[in-house]
Amino acid sequence: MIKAVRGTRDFLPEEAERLRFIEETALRIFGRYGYREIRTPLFEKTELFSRAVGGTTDIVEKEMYTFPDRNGESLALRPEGTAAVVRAFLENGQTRNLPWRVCYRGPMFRYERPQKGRYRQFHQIGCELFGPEGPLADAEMMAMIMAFLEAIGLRGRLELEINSLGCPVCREPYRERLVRHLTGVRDGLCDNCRQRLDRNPLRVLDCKEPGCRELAAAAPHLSGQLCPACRDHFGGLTAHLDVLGLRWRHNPLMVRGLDYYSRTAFEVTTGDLGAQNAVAAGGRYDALVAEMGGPPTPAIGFAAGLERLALLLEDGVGAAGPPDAYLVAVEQGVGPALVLAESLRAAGRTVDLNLQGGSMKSQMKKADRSGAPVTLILAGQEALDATVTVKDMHNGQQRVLPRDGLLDQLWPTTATRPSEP
RNA sequence: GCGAACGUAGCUCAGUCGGUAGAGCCCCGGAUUGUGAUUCCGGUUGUCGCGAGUUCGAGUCUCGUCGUUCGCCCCA
Repeated sequence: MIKAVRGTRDFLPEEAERLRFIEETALRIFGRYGYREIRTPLFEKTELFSRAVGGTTDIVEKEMYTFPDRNGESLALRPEGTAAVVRAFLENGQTRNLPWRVCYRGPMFRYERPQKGRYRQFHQIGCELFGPEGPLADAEMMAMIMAFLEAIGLRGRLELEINSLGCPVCREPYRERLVRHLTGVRDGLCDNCRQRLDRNPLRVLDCKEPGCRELAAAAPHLSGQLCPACRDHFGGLTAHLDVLGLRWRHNPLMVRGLDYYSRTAFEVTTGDLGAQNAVAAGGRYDALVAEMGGPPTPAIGFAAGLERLALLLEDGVGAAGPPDAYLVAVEQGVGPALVLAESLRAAGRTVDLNLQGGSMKSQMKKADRSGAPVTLILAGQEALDATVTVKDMHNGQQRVLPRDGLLDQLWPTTATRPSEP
């Protein structure tokens, strides 16, 4: 039997509905802030990602699904969403249409070791905002994310962590200073961090080895070395968050994995997902648009992982409810039942028509399991006199009604609205 | 890429010292006429992940492999 590829999975209806609930809630909330959906291709030229995400990041170095196109050009399945949005922003001439707010959703692909909440094809929903430079944009985005998480019922279990990664003006001097400091204690670092020291020293800061953590805590933090502009930006952000009453925590050791981040970085974390503690993360990438060949344009964005959010939701959240009615059809009632089902559906009702046949008894069992509040029975007698037997599944009472006008009898139009208008 | 645990019915699991595979749930049928849930009766369900090896004999022991989970790494 052929199985799904490692790290990929099926979402059966209950789970697919949960993802849809999360996505639709997100799009609704984001829409209130002016974000509109953008759809970009699932694959791009490999070079787009290696330039935007950073050639020395793990994502680009060892996690991308790359393949040669038939003409020999190297393509890659997208490992994240921002690069393509920046590309689309430039390619479609939106640089003078600021602020430009877009959100995206869909699958991303990374060749990683699968774990709970971590897949090779996973799904993100995220937003990108181009133009605004000040911390007001940062604060608004975080408020929006928290409003979204509130709307899906998760806010109380999550924490907002923020940090500033500085800008080119202050990061380079800091980087040198950090390298000097860490080189002095090099022997105390783990093997991994000794390599990081040369390649990406900032990452030593969020190593989980106890020894490294101690040394990292004692090392100079960027937050103390920020240039005045970055310090003001970060101070402005925290002030705005306080005005909003949002709980936040400054994590001076937080480092983002992608090269393009600058100044504000943030994560929404949970303690309920083992090693995969981030459910949403993002930050400012003020230099990226220019690096990609566009006019200097500050920008900020984030992405949330749908699988991780879905894991945190209670069972049944977002799942479709039972049908409005179950239709049992036997003998001569089958034809009229099909017609009746269609007319009820045309009026917006969800109707589960028994297609398998079987005895009245077995059909009633199916009706019970469907969860429908009423069962409609159409057999020989009802077929003859243009009626239908209506059974209330909660109290077992039933009555015989004419099929003509059944809709108004069962669901008076003023009392309830169809579940699917 | 590294380390560890686990893979038995659709699901959750048991399976002793190596001796031809089990429970509960689910599902299906029945308990007189065309009526669900509760109850009772009956029934179906297996490549013991896959492949080698040891053995008279392997679900059980050994090796390999694939997958899942946990940790590392990284990240949403």
